[in-house]
Amino acid sequence: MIKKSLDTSILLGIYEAATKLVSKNVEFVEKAGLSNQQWIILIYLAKDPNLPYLIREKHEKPMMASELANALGVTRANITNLINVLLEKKLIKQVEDADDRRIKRLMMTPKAEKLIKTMQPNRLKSNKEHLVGLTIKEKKEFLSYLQRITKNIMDS
Amino acid sequence: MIKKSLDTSILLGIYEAATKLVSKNVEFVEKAGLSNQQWIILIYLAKDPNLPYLIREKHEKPMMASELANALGVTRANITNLINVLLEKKLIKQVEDADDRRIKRLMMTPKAEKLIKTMQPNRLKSNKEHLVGLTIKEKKEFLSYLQRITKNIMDS
DNA sequence: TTTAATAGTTAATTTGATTAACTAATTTAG
DNA sequence: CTAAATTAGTTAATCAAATTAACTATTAAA
Repeated sequence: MIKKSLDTSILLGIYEAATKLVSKNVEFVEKAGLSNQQWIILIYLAKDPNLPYLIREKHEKPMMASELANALGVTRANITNLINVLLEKKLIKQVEDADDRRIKRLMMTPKAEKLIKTMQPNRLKSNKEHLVGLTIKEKKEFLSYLQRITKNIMDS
Repeated sequence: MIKKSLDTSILLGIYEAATKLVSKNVEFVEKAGLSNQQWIILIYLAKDPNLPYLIREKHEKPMMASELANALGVTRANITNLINVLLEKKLIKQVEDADDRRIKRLMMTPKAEKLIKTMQPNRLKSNKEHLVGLTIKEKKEFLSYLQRITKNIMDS
C-alpha cells in the first residue's frame, strides 16, 4: 500500500539511527549516573564544539535555561526540572546575570568537568566504532549532506 | 576542553536531525490524533517498505508485539500499553496465531488504512521538503552511508 | 509610564517508558 | 517422554520526561 520512496527511506533511516545511537550511548552515560537528557545538557554547558547548535551559533556567555530549551526543542518548564536534578547532583551551578536580573547563567561545576573528562575516552571510542569503515572524505561528505538536510527540516 | 571530532559531529548531527524531524512530523501526526510512537507502530503494521527494519528483514506474517518491541528497541510491556491505546481507538486488531497459541498477530483495521491513506500526501510533501536541493544521486549516496553507520551502531 | 515581552518557577497532569512478577504455551535437553 | 527453560504477553507499581497553565520578577517597547 505505502510506496517505496527514497525521501521517506532516508528520514526513517535517520530516525532509526538516532534511536539506536541513544540506546548505545546509554551504556557509558548511565554508567556515569546520568540520563540521556542530563548528558546532553552537560555537553552543551561544556561547549562541546561538535554540537550542531554551537556550530551554527557561537556563544560567548554561559548559556541560560531558555536558550537550552530552544536548543533542545523542549519547554522552559522541562529544563527547570532537568536543571534541578543536575543542581542536586552538584554538576551545575546557576550564576545570576549582572546585566539582566531575570537571567541565570548555567555553568558546570569542577565535579562535572571531571566527570566529562573521565567519560570522554569511552565516548570517543564508541563514536569511532560507529563510523568504522568510512574514510575521512566519506565522513565529510556525509556530514555535509546531513547539515543540508537538517537545515531543510529547520527551515520548513 | 572537548576537542573537535568529525565522528562526534556526525553522531550529534544525526541525533539533532532526528529530534527536529520528530517535532516537524508531529504537525501531521497529531492532526491525525496520534502520538509519535502510535504513528510508528501503524507504519510498521502497514508494512511501510521504507522502514529500515523491514528493508533488512522481510516479514510474511503480520507482526507480533515482541517483534515490534524488538524493532523499536523498547520493552514488551511498553508495547502492550501502546497497543491498548490503538485497540481503544479501533485502529488495530489482534488475531490469535493458529500455530502458536502464545502469539497474537497485530493487524490494522480498515479505519487505520483509511487514516494512513489520508495522511500520506502530507507526509510525502513534508518528506520531500526535507530533502529539497539534493539530487537523486546525492540522496542515494547519503542513504548508503547512513545504512553503513546504522549497521555499525547495531553491531557494536 | 503603562503595556508587552522575556526568564524562570511552580503545580498538576500526561505520556512513555521501565522493572518485577505473573500466566500460558512451546521448546529443549536430559 | 517428561522436567526445565524459554518465549509471548499481561499486569501493577513506579519513574522519567514532558506538557500546559498560572504565576512572579524584570526588562523592553509603545
